[in-house]
Formats: sequence, structure tokens, C-alpha cells
Amino acid sequence: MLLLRRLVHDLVQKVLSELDLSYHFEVEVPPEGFGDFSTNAALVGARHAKCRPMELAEKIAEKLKNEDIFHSVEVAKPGFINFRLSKKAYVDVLRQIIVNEAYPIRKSEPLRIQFEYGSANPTGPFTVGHGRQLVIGDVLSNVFRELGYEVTREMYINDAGRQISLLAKSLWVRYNQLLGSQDLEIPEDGYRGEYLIDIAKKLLEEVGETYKNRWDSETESFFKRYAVENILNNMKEDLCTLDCEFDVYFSEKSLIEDGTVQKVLDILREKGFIYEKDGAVWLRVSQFVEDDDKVLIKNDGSYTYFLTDIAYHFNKYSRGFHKIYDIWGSDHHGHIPRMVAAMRALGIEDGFFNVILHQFVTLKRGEEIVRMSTRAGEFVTLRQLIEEVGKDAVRYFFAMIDPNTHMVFDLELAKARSMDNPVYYVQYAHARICSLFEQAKSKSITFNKNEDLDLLNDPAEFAVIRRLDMFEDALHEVEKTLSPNKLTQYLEALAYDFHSFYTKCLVLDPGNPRLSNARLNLAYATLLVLKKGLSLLRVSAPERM
RNA sequence: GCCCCUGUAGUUCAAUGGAUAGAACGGCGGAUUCCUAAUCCGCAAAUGGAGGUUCGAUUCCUCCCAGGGGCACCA
Repeated sequence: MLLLRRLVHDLVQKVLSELDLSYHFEVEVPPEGFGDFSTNAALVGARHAKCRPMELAEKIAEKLKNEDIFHSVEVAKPGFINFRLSKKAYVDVLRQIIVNEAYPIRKSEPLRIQFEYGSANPTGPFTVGHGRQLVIGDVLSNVFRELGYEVTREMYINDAGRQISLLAKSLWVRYNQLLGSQDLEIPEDGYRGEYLIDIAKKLLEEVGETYKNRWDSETESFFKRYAVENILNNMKEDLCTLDCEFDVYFSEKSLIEDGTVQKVLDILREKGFIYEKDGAVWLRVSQFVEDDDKVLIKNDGSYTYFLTDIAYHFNKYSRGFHKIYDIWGSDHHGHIPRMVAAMRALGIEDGFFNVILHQFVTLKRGEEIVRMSTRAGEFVTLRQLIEEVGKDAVRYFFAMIDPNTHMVFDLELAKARSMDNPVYYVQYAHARICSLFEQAKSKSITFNKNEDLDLLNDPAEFAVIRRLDMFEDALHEVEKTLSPNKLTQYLEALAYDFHSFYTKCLVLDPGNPRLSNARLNLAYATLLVLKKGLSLLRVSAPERM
């Protein structure tokens, strides 16, 4: 395997073991002017070797000087070892990328992983916040798949419980208002959004006055079904627009109907982890984590969300996943300890259940903060956002910011300056390369794959190759940090290196067809990696811009 | 009050304990008789505050200040 960084790392490690040393060190790309790679091995190792960092660095460097992948090995204070790679090392990497038709990713063990995200009450349209979560989950899923994991993308639909009852009642009120009952009002905690009026109009056309001023259990279940079905369909349209595919949509209601909830209750009761108090049924959360006990069954006999969620996670475990990641908004962080407690109560090992929290999205229109509330129905929907700035920009924007960072999305800025979004920078690099291959034809320069690579000699060319070589690293960074922004950062860096190379080096020179071909090969390898990276983001890779 | 997240250039974001804290937008100044100037090159500009840990701190620890989010028999 020829990931250059790994190659350097292994060589250093070999030398260390010859010196009877063993510890964790890094091989990195240093700031400009220090070479291609550097290692802090001597700095970290000084302690272990009981000598000065500089002395150890000299000792290690001496043993590496004759390796043929290095052009030079130098020591710099306070103890870094800097490497310049030989041309041969670069050419080998480029050759491999082209032979493999993309960067040859070393696959991980094919563990079964589930990402659950975008889960929502089907009580209204997706918000901008959902959009962030959907993109984070989708990109992580794509990257994990690329790395060889067996990934299931799943959305949980909260189609049971009090919220749905309120939704049904709210829709019923809207429906009757259309029929002239102006004295009826949306329930206190009901849903006031305009979208219910639209659904009510459609409903009115279909059923006429059947349910006018009539509220009974049959009416309620009809309105529940009708409301959920319609809202769910709208949500799925948004998912389609955003290019988010799911493998499974999981219904909360089904957990009650198929007895999973009852089964979980039985298990917990049998183990003695639940008790009754004040007419409610409680889980002994405090026995497992630092948190108060929580209610599973309310004193009116209905289930809490917590209970069905435990059942859901029990179901996930039963399906044989090795690891699951729930992606939640930060407002749910208080929910984590009690879920951990529930997992332990069920005897599920720690490490199975993981949560990725993301911070909120603040919307701004110019100077004005846009307040959002689903209940009050005052918010910018995901759909509106996509219509304003476009799917590619929405996806890229959400992916490029660390989930843990509060982000401010200025609608006017995104709209007015959409061309300055980094997504276009990366896409432009892709389009430029496509254009090169078009131009090559008209200039009668033939592209011979994997030939003339030895003619590459410019630092700008090597910079591109070095970056191409780091693609796999970038994917592993995404995996390790669970942040899609490691991928967007990588692509921007690659695009930057390519644009610089393009400006400095004339690719298509009819007077020098062999050098042209070498550079076309470099462009081709870049194209492959850009295309792969953009596809993981589900952002389009246009051939012309 | 307690818990979680975040304070970095004018703005929006980066930076597994490393060297000169990076981009982008905005500002200023340059580059196209040749492949897309949606690009490139240069200049000005930042770690909220105080301690501590060590060869070295934006990063880890403590305290303070500021912002966001939690602390339900809601989800």
C-alpha cells in the first residue's frame, strides 16, 4: 500500500524499533518550506529515550537518509524531522490512482453500522435544522460505506402519541373552519402552521362535509391517518429534492402494535428495574447513571416517548447491528443519560449506542434573526431554503461546518452571493478538468493513460499528487471525528492545489505533446478524486460551468 | 442553581498538544496576445479574560466573563 504518509510513518517506526523505542507519533504535512512531510517522533520520544529531542532526531534521520523514497531528510529545531520525497515516490502514487480508477481505499472490517437521523414527528414540514441533520447523516453514511462498512440509513417516524392526537385535532379544526365554524380554535399546544390549511382544503375536496362538527374516535383515527400520510408524503418529497435516500423508515406505532414495547416492559420488570409511583410506571434510571428516574407509563396509561424509544433501540440491537449512531439536535442531549441507563438495564453493552449531537442553525435575513417555532408555524422550511439557494449549496453548506458548531445561515448572503459558496470552487475545478479534455481533442493532443508520468517535475504538480494521496486520510478523518467537514475541507484543498497548478503550468501545449500528456494524467487523477468526493457529498459534479 | 455546546481577522468558518494560527467573503494592490478570471498572486487583519500542566497550549485542567441549548407523567 502506498499511501505516502503511511509509508513514511512505517519507515520511522522501523527505525524506532531498531532503537528499542515504541510510542505514538505523527507524520504530518508541515507548513510551507519545511518539506513534504514531517514527524514529531523525536519530540515525543525524547522522554522515552532519555535524551534531547535534537539528538534523537539526528539519530533517526541518519538511519533514514538512504531510503529511496526520500530526496532529503533534515532535522529542524526543536526536533522535527522533515522529509522531501523523491520524484519516484510521487510518480508511483499517481500511477496507482490512475490504475485503480480512483484512490485505492483500504477497506475497514465490514461491521454493520446504523445511522438514524432526520427522525421527526410527522406533524409539519422539515425545518432548516432537519436539513442540517439530514446532510450530516447522509454524508457520514456515504463515507462509512466507502470505507467498507455495511451501513443502514434509517429514519424513525414518531407516528404515535400525544403529538399525533394534537395534529389530528388541529387539522379537524382547520377543516371545520373552512366549513364556516369560525368559533373553533386550534388546541393550546396544537399546530398552527399554514400547511394544515392546505391539507384541510384537500381533505374537504375528498370527503365533503362528512366530518363537519363531528368529533368521535372514528373521526380522530381518520384525521390522524390522513394528516400523517399527507405530511409524510411532503417530507419524502423534500428528501428526494435533497438527495437523501433512506433504507428504512421505522414507525413508532409499529413497536406498540407488534408487542415490542410490551416485551421490553416485561424484561425490565422481570429484572426489577421498574416500579410504580403516583399512578405511573418508572424506570430506575438513577441506578445506572447520574440522572433522575423517568416515567415510562403515564398515570393516564399512555406511553411516554422514552418508553417507545427504548423499545426502538431494543429492536435495533435485535437486528444485529454492531454499532448505531443516533444523530440528534443538541436540545435532546438531556435524553442521552437516560437512554444509556435503559441500554444497561437491558444488558446491552456500552459502545453499541452512540449519539452524534449537532448544534442549532440560526437563520438570518440580513441583520434580522429569524425565530423559529414549529408549533406556531413560523419558520423557514427546508423546502424554501432549497428553493432559495439550491440543493448543492444547501448540502455543501451543511456538510462544511462541524456538527458541534453553532452555525449562522444568512439567507440573503447565501442567495445574493451564491456564486461565492465554496461548492462552486470545488465544482469549478471539476469543470475545468473536463474542459481540458475537450480542448485536448481540438488541439490534437492525445491522452495516453499512465504514460509520460516521469516528465512531471514542477512543485505545483507534486503538490497536487501529495494532496491526492491524502484522500483516504480525509475519509478516515471523517470516520474518526464524525464530521463531514473534513471531506469538504479536503476537496477545497485539492481544488486549490489544482487551480494553482493550472495557473502555473500550461497543460495543453501542442509543441510538447509528451509533457501535455503527463499533465493530462495528473488532471485525470484529480478528476477521479474530485468526482468521488463530490459523489460522497451528493453534490453534483458539472462538466461545464 | 445544575448539566451540555460554543467564544479565533470586520463577517462566516478551519486548525489528531507542534514550527510562521489557515481559508472564504468583505477591504487594498496586481495577473488573461495560451487550456474557463466562477481562477491565480500579493498586502492589511484574530485565539474573550486570568492562572496551571510541559520541550511546546487555539487545543488539556481550574476559575471568571459572554452566547446557545437542556433540566416534564412533551417529543
